[in-house]
Amino acid sequence: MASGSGSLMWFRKGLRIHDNPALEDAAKGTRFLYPVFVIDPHYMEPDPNSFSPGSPRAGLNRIRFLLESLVDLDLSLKKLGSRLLVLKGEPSEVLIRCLKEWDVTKLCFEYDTEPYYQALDVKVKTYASNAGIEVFSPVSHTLFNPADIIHKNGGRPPLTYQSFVRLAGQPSWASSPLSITVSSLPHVGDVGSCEISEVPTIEELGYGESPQDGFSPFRGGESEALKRLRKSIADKVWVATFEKPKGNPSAFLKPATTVLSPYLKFGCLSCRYFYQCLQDVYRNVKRHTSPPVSLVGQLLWRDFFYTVALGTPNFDQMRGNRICKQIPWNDNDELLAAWRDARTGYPWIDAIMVQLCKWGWMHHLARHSVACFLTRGDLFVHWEKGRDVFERLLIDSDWAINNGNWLWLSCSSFFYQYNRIYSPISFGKKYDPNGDYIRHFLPVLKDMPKEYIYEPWTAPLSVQTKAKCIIGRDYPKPVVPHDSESKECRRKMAEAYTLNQKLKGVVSEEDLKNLRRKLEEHPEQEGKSKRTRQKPVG
DNA sequence: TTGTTGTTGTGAGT
DNA sequence: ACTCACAACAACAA
Repeated sequence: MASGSGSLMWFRKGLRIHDNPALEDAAKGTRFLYPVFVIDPHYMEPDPNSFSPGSPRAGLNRIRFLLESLVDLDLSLKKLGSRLLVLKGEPSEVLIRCLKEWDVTKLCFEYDTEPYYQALDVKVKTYASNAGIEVFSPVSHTLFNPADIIHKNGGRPPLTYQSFVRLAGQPSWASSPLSITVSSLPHVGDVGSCEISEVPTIEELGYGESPQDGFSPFRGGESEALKRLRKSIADKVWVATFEKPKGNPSAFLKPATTVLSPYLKFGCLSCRYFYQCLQDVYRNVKRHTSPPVSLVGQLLWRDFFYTVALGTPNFDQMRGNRICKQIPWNDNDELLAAWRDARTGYPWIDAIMVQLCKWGWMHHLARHSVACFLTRGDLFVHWEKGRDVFERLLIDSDWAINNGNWLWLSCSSFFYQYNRIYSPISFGKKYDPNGDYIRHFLPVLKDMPKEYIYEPWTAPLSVQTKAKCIIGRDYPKPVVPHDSESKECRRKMAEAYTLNQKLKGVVSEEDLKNLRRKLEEHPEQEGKSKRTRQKPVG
């Protein structure tokens, strides 16, 4: 390489030093290295019109998590003789300006399957190749290359976990050592007239003082990720016996899972390094659980959703999505708002939504409970609406996985047993009969006796008075009656499935409109349901 | 065409 | 802890 030339390492996800092939390649045989992160105002700057504090796209918790991750990355780079160059603006414009301004012959960044990056990367790659700049964009965010798996399957993604696992086999790097440490990095070259800043604080981005109790207990960054990883894998018995469906969704003092998802999302933790650490544990124990329920199984689920998402046009919507059942969801903004703002009147559901809002994280089964409740279980609201709320508020929200799970839970794809509905009352009770989880996240109910805490509207007024929580005043009545509404949802799902089957999945807007009309013209027959309808809260 | 399988339901009964 | 009825789906393999 000619002297005076440099490489540009463009960080997006993959906010780490360990197992970072793009960074490794960028640093190799170059005199100068420009480690860049571009702050996209659309992702980072305050939007006063959103329903929660944050930008148009991200809630404040995730923005803060990202900033912490960037500070940690900058610190690590500084220890290696470099630093993070933070720039602001539309990412492709900023990147192209840098490439023009700086003496750069190579551009490195981690390959990304999300539509947003696919579109962005085309722009940047086109410029680079016209300018004679070499581009290196390795796959390191997933265990496998999703495109390879789709190719192996004849151009279409596998649609079941088992077929995915069969096709995937062992990762190519499974038994070769990953590059975990970096001893030093080339200096940063002259940055010319490009406006470089330090990692901004949340205040510098324009966010005012935030309520202390609204802050997620999870700190961002690679250092934190590795600390958390070590702590998780130190308990070999726990790792070896881990079974996802058996976790306790109401455990919040000590969550029942690793809570490594936000670190995997931003790439603070390499999924490949995590995988190898787990294999090390498995080698040293007599027996261990296996996919799909084991911890390695969870990483495979992640790759599964990435693969289906890449190979499915319009994966994030119902219309035009060939794997998605067409269902005549309600367009009821009041029900949606009640769910989103934790005032459905079902304490188990509302406590989970409070945890989502405050922590940006909740247990997998808790996510199931509220997603089922919003869609096919009770409210029959469109899964895309719930997806949007999760996408904004979760610190680990991941485009492929979030959409995949909403498709799953709404019985739109992957999973179809719409009769299996999580009860907003008994599901939580099974794990937490005393209601400690509810008491913690909904303090208004903290003195409600455990006999009534999952169904406070059934408590006698004297009990409500004593608990200093009058239902309908201090805490809402149920927004819909679960017994009758869940039956109604089952009926609608059955009708919708029949229609999808009849039309072989090709369901037009008109067909859905007709079905909506039919469902309303022939409501639940009188006397079919033994329950009397509770009056909804008005 | 048929049988098997699918990470994670509820409520009642043993 | 396990079983069953509930009412029953799609994907895949044979």
